Amino acid sequence: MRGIKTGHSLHMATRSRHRAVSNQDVAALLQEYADLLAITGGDSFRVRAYERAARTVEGHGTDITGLDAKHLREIPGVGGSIAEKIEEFVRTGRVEAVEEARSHVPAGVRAMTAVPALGPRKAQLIFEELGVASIEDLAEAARAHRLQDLKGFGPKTEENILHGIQIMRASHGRAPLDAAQELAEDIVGALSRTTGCERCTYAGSLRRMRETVGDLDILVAAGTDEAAARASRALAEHPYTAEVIARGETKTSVRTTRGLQVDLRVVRPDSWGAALLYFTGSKAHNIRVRKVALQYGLKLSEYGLFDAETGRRTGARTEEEVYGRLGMTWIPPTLREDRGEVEAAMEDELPTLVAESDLRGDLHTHTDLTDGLAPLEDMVAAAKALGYEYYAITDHAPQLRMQAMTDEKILEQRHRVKRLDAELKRGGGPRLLHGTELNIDLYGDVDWTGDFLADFDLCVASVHSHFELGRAATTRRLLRACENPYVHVIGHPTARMLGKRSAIDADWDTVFAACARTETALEIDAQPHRLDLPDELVMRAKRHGVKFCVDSDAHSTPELAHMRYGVGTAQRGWLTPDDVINTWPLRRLRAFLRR
DNA sequence: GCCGTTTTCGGCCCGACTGTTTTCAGTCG
Repeated sequence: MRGIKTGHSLHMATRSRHRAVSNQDVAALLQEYADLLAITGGDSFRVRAYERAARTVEGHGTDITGLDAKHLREIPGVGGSIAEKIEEFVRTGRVEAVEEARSHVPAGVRAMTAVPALGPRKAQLIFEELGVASIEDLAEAARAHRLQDLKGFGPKTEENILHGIQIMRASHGRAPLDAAQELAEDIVGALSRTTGCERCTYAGSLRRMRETVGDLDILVAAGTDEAAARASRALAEHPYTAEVIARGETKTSVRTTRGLQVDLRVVRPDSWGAALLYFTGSKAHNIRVRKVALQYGLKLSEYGLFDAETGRRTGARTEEEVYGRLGMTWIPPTLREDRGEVEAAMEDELPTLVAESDLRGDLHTHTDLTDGLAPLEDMVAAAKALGYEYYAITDHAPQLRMQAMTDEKILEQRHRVKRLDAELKRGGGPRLLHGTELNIDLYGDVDWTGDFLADFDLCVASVHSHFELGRAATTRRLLRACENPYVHVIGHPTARMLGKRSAIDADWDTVFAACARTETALEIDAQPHRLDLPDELVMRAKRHGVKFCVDSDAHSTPELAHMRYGVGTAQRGWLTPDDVINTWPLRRLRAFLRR
């Protein structure tokens, strides 16, 4: 797993005023410097050194921004030069060397390297030869066939670049869930602390846990105009605010330094429930609920619930009150997409959704034996802190050559896992499962033979290459993996990367039927750039009777917390705890794995 | 730029794939 470039992170380090920085901010700055060096044709080993440092800083379990140079250098990949730059960044909010590099490369050129199929070398050539310095101009140049004339370019390259731009635009301007969530919590915290703010929360697609977030909707309940003004000012003056787009009495809109738009609405406490419902959406859900209101002779708007004839206000202080007045039980935000939730709520037949607290363990994680950042012991300690009852270590298998796994290395790891498990059994903590993440090859076969696989507690198998085989071949390939008796879970089944790579094309109903028949669980990979299976496919698979497994796919200790996004996706797929094998007690899980 | 020595330089994960070439550069995982 590599850090993916997103348009979103491009703006991370260009904040206009100095504020306390986080590990992520430092990582983004180092990654930006690596990109800039790559574009200007710097030494590739130097580029890699900055990339590596960015990755270890981001995956570091504790805050590094207070450390001095001596302690910074204890972080793998951070030496004297990078430690100095981190110190400079924490102290002053900028780094001279990065500013210098920025002056040579327009921001748009760096953004161009986020286009799949377009790397730093080609982006630089396009900029130098054609003066193209934005994704818009790049698309136009490709459509006008002006790229073909450049050395090393041909019609196919041009086509691939156009396709890459299309994939990016599919998530146009939308932020990944984790970045949106962190920003939202930061802003909600700041606004909640203003005097007279009675309630504050985020709404919109983030509250519904959609896979990406277009803009943040923040809602405040304030009893007086003065309190409303204070909340509005707090947003306008928030350290992440780069530009105030609009500022009125009830609505304030800003653009953050990260490029995301934030809309604040201030309402009176007695219309909180109606407003929260309205600003949570989705639009389709709201339309459906308003129709139900009309049947009751009521009118629902963001300002409250009113008698349609007299216009008299009726209870709307909470969402429960509003749904209740309309003959419904409260509908969890993750279901509000008009996919049958309104009808189910009227019949009191909403599912009891799986919650983060239902999870007893994580079944797909990595260590530094392959591409993870933390040693086995650190990952297990972090899992213990999360209160898990069980925890699987599933490092990559030999087919992914870059990970350099061998039979000896994984057997030696198994030995360590067993020893550690014995200690945990005595001292308390999660029971450990030794597993692996196998690679599903072109034909649906995996890394090891049955003899070898039989000794793992758990085998996840995933697609990591050959994404364009066509539907028939891809379907056959997945079926073969399902039918392998040693494969328990299909990892990130569509192999999509949000804003980066489309899902592989398969006849999913056939695959799901095979999963149900062979008792192969489907993973919901909680990495914010994956969220795979996607929610619509989760719903479809559930109808086939498939079981699921919500995993962090963590490559570092902080990533274990990504689980919440996987749970959001599971909820959007209407899953109950019983549908998810890692909510099961260990005994039941082991029986499933041994079947 | 980092790191670990064969300890202050020389190697750095490395192979597959693609599209462009006519032997290779760029991109990706």
